[in-house]
Amino acid sequence: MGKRVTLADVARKAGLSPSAASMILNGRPDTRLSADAHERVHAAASELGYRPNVAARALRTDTTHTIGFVSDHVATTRFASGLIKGSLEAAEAAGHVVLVAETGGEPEREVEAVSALLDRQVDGIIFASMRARETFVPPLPSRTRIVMLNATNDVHTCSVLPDEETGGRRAVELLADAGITEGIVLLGYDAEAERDVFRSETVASRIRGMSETLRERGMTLARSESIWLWEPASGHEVISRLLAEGERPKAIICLNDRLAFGASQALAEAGLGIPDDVSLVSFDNDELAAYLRPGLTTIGLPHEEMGRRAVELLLEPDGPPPGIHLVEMPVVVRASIRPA
Amino acid sequence: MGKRVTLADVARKAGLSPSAASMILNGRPDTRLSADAHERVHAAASELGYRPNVAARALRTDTTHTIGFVSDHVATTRFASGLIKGSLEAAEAAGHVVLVAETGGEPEREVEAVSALLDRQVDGIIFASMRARETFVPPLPSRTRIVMLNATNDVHTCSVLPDEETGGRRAVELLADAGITEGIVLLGYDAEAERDVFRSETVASRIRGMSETLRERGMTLARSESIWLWEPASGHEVISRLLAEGERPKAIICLNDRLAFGASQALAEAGLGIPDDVSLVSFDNDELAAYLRPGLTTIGLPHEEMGRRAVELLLEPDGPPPGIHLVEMPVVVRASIRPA
DNA sequence: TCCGCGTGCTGAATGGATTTAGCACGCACA
DNA sequence: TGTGCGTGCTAAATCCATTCAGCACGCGGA
Repeated sequence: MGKRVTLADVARKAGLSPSAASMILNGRPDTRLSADAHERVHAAASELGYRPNVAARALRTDTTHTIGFVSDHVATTRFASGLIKGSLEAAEAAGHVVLVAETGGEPEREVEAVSALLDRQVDGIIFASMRARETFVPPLPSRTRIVMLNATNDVHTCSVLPDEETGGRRAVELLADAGITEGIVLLGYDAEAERDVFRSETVASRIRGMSETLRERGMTLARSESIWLWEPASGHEVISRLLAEGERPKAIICLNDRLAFGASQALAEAGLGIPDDVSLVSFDNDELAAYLRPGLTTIGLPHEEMGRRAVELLLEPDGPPPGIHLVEMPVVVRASIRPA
Repeated sequence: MGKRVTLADVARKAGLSPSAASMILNGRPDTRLSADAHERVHAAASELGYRPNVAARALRTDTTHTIGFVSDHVATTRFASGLIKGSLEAAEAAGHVVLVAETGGEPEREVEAVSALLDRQVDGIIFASMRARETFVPPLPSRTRIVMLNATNDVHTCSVLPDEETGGRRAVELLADAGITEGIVLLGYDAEAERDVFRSETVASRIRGMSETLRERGMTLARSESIWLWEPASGHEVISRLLAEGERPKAIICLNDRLAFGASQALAEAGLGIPDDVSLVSFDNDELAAYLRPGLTTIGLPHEEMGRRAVELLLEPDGPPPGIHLVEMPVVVRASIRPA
């Protein structure tokens, strides 16, 4: 109905010029406007319910209090929606709003999405990926603020990643602390089989953390199984085969919860109980982990916290600090490891 | 580095005034500019890579090619992320971009989110809810375009909902067509127990569809179990209890896949096989449904299609057409119903 | 020669907030 | 009386695209 209240309306009501009103509402420091003027302007603004027009402000100042979130599949698959959730929360807390674009990882759509965001003068862009790895970023004006979320990039070096190395350590420690030091099967990766394969830097870190901890504790893996696609069906298949071959693991470390889910089905079919016969640890803290019976002990991907960090870094006064910013992976203890 | 190209740059390069360039680039119909001028302007624009400044345009025209997506929990839980995905796709196809805000269903945050969107002059707002029901919408300028997504509202009547009634029919038909006409347990809702409870209009429709189909086919339910929280644990608990009481269902209709997940665990523990001993149908087509062994036959929630429809309706030339717009629920046949 | 009219284009206002340069006033001091 | 300076505020330019009113030119007809 009524048109929006403008700064001019506020100024008129306060008996001042728009310039004065602007300076007061923006809390400019070196202005010499009277205390009385401050009061009148604030009163008028709140009485009229004044809200600045973002477009007009953007035109002058090139800031919109809006950030862009470009992802390959993050927003729209359930796997990593926590990244969005954390980002939205942090953005809201900082008085910002988030423009979301999904590109399916296709460079053309990526270019288009970034253009669309720049047209709207976003204050910065977060590039999020489902798979934590080197991610394509279209050419950008050099002053654009960029944070890579669960991703890395050669030229835009401010990255937020899960601390996979420590996560890997934790998984092994959980077993060691439960007194399980042998008969451990690693499900999802085999160093020999995947020697020259680039999977992702984070998987490499995770494996490194596990290996070091194994070595420190004088433990070795009974076996490790390479699996390319970490889905339940593969977990089921591989564990079924192992059991058929006569393997009797004391514990299985699964590189994600979906593998663990498949593994647990295979164990159940073979009449093996969790955790009495076999202990299970895994990674991600997927929804599945809580649904399993018994609940799955897992090293969580801290997606929400990562999303939050990314926004906070993006909005740092001097721009995103370069470097890798690691976020701790929480140890979610449920009931799939047999107590010592 | 270089500043953005403005309309003035294009006009200068084409040897025309900005006015002319503007009219040509916007394809204004009644202008009398020469074919030659058209050519020069388009050439200059594409050579310079001109992209209009959205803020400047917004200031004049009050349109931003940006739509707002306000949800209670949709964006950030995995349950309904398809709604976002569909919306993003349709928006992209229409040359729009989406501002996402999540409110947790709290009215205060909702008001704040809507203000933030209006400050940015969105062309319309989609209100999405996880639970399809009457949803709070803050007061808005009357000309604002609104679509309710998986939600309804008294004053904003353009709604997109799943066609639950037909979905309910389909579930019963699947069983009937497999020759299962008795010993059917409904898990999740009991008409007697929940007579005066308002759960949601969509659940009511689903139940109505099922009841009518049962009646038409001369079938009755062996039993129906009220469950308030549709989570795996409840499904497990109730089915375990039923089995302990000696109930031997031929089929179970679960009101969502998580209940079905719990139910299947209970059946497995009791040594009952799916689908040989008990058939299972359920609703949602959650990720879980595919992970189960055997795969779960389920009536899917068409979230992506709903998101797409919502955006299309929002952008209709004459504004969102009032009324309920139903989207068909797909029947996802897997292997949890024993063939006739 | 002058009017009228169509054609092809431009000038200037507009939207709303920010920001720089500077005006007007009062007081102190010489 | 005039100079200098601090105080409190305002005018006007600016960001960029859109849009209405209207200018200049040329041609046809009287």
